[in-house]
Amino acid sequence: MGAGKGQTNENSALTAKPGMSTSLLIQNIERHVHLDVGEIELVLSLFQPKQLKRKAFLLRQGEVCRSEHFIVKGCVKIYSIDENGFEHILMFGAEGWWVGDLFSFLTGKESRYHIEALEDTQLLQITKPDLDLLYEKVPKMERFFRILLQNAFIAHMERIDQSLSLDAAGRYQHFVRKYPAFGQRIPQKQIAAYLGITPVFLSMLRKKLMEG
Amino acid sequence: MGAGKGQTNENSALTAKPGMSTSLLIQNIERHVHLDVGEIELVLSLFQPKQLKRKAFLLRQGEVCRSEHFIVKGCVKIYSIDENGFEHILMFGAEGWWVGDLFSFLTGKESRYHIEALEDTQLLQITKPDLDLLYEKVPKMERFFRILLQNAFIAHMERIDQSLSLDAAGRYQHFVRKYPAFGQRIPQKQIAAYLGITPVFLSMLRKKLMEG
DNA sequence: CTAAAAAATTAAAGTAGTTGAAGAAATCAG
DNA sequence: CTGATTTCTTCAACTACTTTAATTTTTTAG
Repeated sequence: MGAGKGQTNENSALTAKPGMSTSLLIQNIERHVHLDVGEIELVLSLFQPKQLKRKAFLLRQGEVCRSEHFIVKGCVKIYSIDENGFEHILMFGAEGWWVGDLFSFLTGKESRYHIEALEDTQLLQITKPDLDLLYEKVPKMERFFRILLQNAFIAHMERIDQSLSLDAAGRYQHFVRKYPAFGQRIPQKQIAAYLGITPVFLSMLRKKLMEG
Repeated sequence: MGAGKGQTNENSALTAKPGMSTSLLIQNIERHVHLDVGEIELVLSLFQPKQLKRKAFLLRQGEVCRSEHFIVKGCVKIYSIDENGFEHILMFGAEGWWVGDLFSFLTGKESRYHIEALEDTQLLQITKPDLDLLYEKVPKMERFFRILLQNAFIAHMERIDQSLSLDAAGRYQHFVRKYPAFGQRIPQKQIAAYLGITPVFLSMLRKKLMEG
């Protein structure tokens, strides 16, 4: 999706029990729609686990995004690189979030984005044919993804509003308030690339905010 | 939705024949899902026509957004007003677009946005109870709105990417290329509020772009 | 644990975009 | 059609943010 998560705030502190990952997925889905046992089995059969080492790519600019991905553990960034080689981060994703490039996934066209692991990351992924199959067999999943998209859309609308309304200091403060975990977990350089400012300026801002 | 449109580029030049407005809605829906006669009737029965004079409000900051709206004719802006009284335009909508504040519509909470007509505007609107009823009776509509949301989400993702990647001149050029009709139709002041710059600076940019 | 690499800090000079103010042009309501 | 209002343009002074570059601190890989 490149989309965001179901609803809750931080599903951290997972130990690596087997079955753990799949149950996190089911929990995430059941936040919005109820599944019976058969449906759960079908869902689980259609998602494939995948591991990413830190700095490994889930998707590169120019490739087609063939799956949607649910993050079980770890953290990724979705970003573009402009003609001057600068990175611009569209979103981060951590435990419980869905990531991908929906445009490329749906149209089969080349993606403009990279998706890269910021930490060692475990995912569950579903291909487009399998997702279409899932929509057919379990129409409730159509509703689930509609709700997911609604939430993602709302979050992006908020972000656009902020990029228009707030200066860099305001955007930074909002970010750390909204995602306190990311504030710790993610290098400042990346946060700057998300906020649309230079790391140098972010460093200055933080100093001012500490003092003042 | 605050969402965007089905797919096409500009459904302009509508004359005001009766039935015209509803058929535009059905056309818009049938771009993505097929409806039979009974379903069309149900859809039509659930949407209420509404007229807005130029400068009239469809929604005000602080109100709850009780309907989603399909624009048949005319043009609106969705915007917030910051603590200094400045307007920030999240999106424009014209013929064939869906507008609303999805967050407020779904949660029942107060909206942070105003929606105001830039021209005399005709809409078709559906309330939340009626939309839920429609999802029940015509599950295909669940799919239709999922697709609509996907497109809207993708468009917003692109806009975020641009706000990070491009300077004001680049954003302006992209805007006029992507929405040539709006370039004509909408006052520069409003375009500036959409791009996140002052009207003064936009005027300077346009001059430079004409010359150079 | 250690060397090497990446990230964060600081400072000074430069640039993209803002502010305020004033006049010209376009649009609107009656 | 006309006066009133809103929008657009231009200019000069100003501010938020960038750039470059040097130094320090933190993180990483082996």
